Amino acid sequence: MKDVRVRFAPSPTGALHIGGVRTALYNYLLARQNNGTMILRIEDTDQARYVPGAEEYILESLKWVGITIDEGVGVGGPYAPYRQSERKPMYRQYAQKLVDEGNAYYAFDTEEDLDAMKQRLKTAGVASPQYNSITRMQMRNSLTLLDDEVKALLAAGTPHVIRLKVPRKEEVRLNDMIRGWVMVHSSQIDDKVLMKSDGMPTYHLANVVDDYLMKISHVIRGEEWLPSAPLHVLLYKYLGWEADMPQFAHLPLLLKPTGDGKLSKRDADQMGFPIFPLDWTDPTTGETAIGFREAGYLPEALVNFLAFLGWNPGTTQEIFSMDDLIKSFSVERIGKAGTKFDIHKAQWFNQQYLRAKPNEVLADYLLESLSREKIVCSRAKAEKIASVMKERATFPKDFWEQGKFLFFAPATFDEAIASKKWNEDAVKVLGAFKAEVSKLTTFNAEVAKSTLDGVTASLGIGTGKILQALRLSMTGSGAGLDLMMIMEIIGKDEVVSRIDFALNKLKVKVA
RNA sequence: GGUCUGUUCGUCUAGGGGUUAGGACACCAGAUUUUCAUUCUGGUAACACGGGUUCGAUUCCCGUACAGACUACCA
Repeated sequence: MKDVRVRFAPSPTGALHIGGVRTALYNYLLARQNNGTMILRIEDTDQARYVPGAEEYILESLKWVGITIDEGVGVGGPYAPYRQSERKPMYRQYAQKLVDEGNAYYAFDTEEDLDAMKQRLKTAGVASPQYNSITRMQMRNSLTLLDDEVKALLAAGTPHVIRLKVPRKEEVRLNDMIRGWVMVHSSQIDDKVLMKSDGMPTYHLANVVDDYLMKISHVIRGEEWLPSAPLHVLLYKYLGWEADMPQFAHLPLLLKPTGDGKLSKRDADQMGFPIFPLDWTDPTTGETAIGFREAGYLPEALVNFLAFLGWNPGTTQEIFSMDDLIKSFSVERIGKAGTKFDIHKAQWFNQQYLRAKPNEVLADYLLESLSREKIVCSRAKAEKIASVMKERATFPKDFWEQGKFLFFAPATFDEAIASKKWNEDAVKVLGAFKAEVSKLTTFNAEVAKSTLDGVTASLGIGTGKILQALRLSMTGSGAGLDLMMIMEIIGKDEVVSRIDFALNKLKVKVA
């Protein structure tokens, strides 16, 4: 088997879509598994769509998820440059070769000419007008013009493109690793532009030329490329590179979570989940989008989640580190059908990975939030909080957001809980409990429990009946972590003062 | 419209000519926790439809429906 060399080849036209991250991941896994080479090539042949900062964004995104590049933009390599705009001079000769050998031709048609042609065909009843083996004979190109005319036009620097001369009748077939044999009749392919009038190649030419020159062994890309894959096969053939043609694998698309269609930024905005790996601000529109990183997703979790969108190991194992994925991945086990994007599953993975972190790391998350809020907290205390909260957290920010009451006494109380659980028994118990607690010299969860039990026993009231009321006085709501642990963490004095406050604030409602 | 691709629980999927069609997420219920959550146990829930081939089809073939992608001098 020849050396595995794969490439991820995004266009710097904006933030990297999450589907692109998955494509990069699959390429990366195949490369690592086979001791191959992962290449990053930037396909920036469309100057009009170039967005400043997009390339840096792509680089940073890949770095964040843990995809390392062996060769390409940012790292260099034997086939540099890896930015297509910088490779511009290399493409012309291949287009020229195609022209010289009769497989491509110059076309001088203006935009108006093309519009007129399409219009004419439409009125003649042709559903989808194409520049193809039939219509090209009515257009202004080197097939219809006299040689001298063509020479003169070229010499005069007349704007022109180079088009592929697609054969009239030919079955073009390719063996896709995921879909098997795909056959398309050449009459369905139009004479695609290979070189644009600005001297830049189109995707089709640049892609094939670069893949050949960079000795790419496998092309793993999105399914949206499947319809043009036969065209690429044709190019390999005419360029004489058939023997070196890479293996193709067209990945199923990532779909909207509900309904149908390709996953888009709109869906993400509407449903409140990220679709880009990192925060992104569009430099021209100023539009912003939240990233998985900033939303609190761990890169390991995102990678695991993404890997399972379209691929599975065939076992019941679900938690896979990058190394596990490298060992288990196989293109053969990639599915064919489009995949709906379910953020719940991503959250579940995140939770799994978060829980597996050592308490010190979890404490760091909390400490980080606290320092942003300018709250002082000892490392020991933070670790204690982290250890008791880890089972309920999905994101690093949860330690702070769900644990705020450990640092701030409640100012208001949940109405629903108050009306249900705040009764005379509760008031009686809390009053007595408060008095007992203030007398204590040592205070922790265990002492709190025994003290409370003592109070309820002497009053003849079931402890369970008043627990929610006590919780309400501590947190302001009916939720939170273990109540005794809450009291231990906030300490004796705070317990007393919170009960005091609740007693005062909620007293009226009892009567 | 045309071309290409696809279709197993709500979602991600396993499976494959004879299975009680398996797992995970989500959801629901019970147990535990005299509190919240966790955890545990259980439950609801799927082979798009119609023809063939076959003793037998969810699995193979053909149609239909539905969905998606593509149909630019964008990638």
